[in-house]
Amino acid sequence: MVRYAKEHKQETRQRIIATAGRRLKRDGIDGSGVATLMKDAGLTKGTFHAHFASKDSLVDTAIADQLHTLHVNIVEQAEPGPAGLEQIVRWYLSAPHRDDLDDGCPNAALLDEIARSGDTTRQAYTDGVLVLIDGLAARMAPEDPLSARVKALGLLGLMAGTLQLSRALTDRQLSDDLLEQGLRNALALVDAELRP
Amino acid sequence: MVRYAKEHKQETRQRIIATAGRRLKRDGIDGSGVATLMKDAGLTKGTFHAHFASKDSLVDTAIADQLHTLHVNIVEQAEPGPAGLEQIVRWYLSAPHRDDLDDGCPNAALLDEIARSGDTTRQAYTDGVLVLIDGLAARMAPEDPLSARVKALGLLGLMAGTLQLSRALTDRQLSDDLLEQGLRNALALVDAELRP
DNA sequence: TGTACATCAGTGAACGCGCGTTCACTGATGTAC
DNA sequence: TGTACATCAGTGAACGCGCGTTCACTGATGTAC
Repeated sequence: MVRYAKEHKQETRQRIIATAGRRLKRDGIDGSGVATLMKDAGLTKGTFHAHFASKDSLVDTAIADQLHTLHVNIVEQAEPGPAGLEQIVRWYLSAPHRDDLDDGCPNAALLDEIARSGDTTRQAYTDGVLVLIDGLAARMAPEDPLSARVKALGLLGLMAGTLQLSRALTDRQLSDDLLEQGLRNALALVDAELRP
Repeated sequence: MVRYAKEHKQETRQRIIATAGRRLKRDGIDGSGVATLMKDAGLTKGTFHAHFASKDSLVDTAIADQLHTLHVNIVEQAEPGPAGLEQIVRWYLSAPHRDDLDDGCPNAALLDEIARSGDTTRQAYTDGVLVLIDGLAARMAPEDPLSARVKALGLLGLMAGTLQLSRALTDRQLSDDLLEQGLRNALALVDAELRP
């Protein structure tokens, strides 16, 4: 019955999703062609529609995967409670993160393009980002998850916008100074939450 | 010597730049074709290269123009001092601004795509945004323009990222709540500056 | 054990289409005499 | 005043190219007998 290992196609699909996530963050959604996305996974574009119904479908899946990966690798790896929140903020608003689009946060890389996208993409994004957000919220005010969720969204907006701005500026010194300022702003926000 | 009114071509060029700014904010840089950009200005694509050397050249010019327009129409129109800064923040983090890409801030609409762009686009952006930033900085700490500039950049990063996030979420209630939270965060930042 | 067959992930050529760019041209206007 | 000419913003067809998508096929693998 089984000619390839039964996980083979699943593994290929997962590889396409992972490499597509990196490419999308580097070149944008409109800037990444199906041929390039498949080549990144070591395949030809002819195979694409055996795995995904359309480019939109892959984009939705890759965005969800990127948010999930960020949640698992960064948010869940951080210490519990406020100390972990500070770890996450310090990783986010750092020069290494600014200079590494591929392994960075999909919000900073793609948020305005996602905001322009259709309902299905924005829904996939919303579902994924809320998992991430709840991981942050649990470190802010675990006793009040609903208001903590909104506060965590505010923190993410601050961090993503600041990182984008630091990437857009051509003046390196100013970009570095902005990251420091953003870090102060984000930590002040976190501290204000923790000492009411 | 003059067959058309001597300002005619300049006026056409300016019209292209203004309509292109709106289209770019709505559909993105990669998402806006030259034919569409010219049609928005009431012209055919054949005329395009009589006005601009390349699409990149128009994009750079339109981004600079958008930042200049924002500076003239919003920042300079606000009251002087801290009161004006609060006006600007309240305009920025509002539902009407979230729901109006065309007349909105180019940072919120295009920042991650600009960050991915080449040196000339990022330079045009940096030059334009610093004028805007200095208008904000003058309302924060006029006696210390250098540190005020960095603080104003931090404020812009917070506002742009929060607006993008509020546009990407499919949950309208959550999006509204986020705008309110962003407003509290931005005003807290401004207040902290003004009462040291 | 050996041969014919079925499965199916992946290939590569082709589809129509829109991209950015080029260019011979049109036609309204103002100048020259 | 009237006619021939020069100017030049804008037109529209065409260029090669890459886009997302389709499809007849290849060839490695496992099954059947």
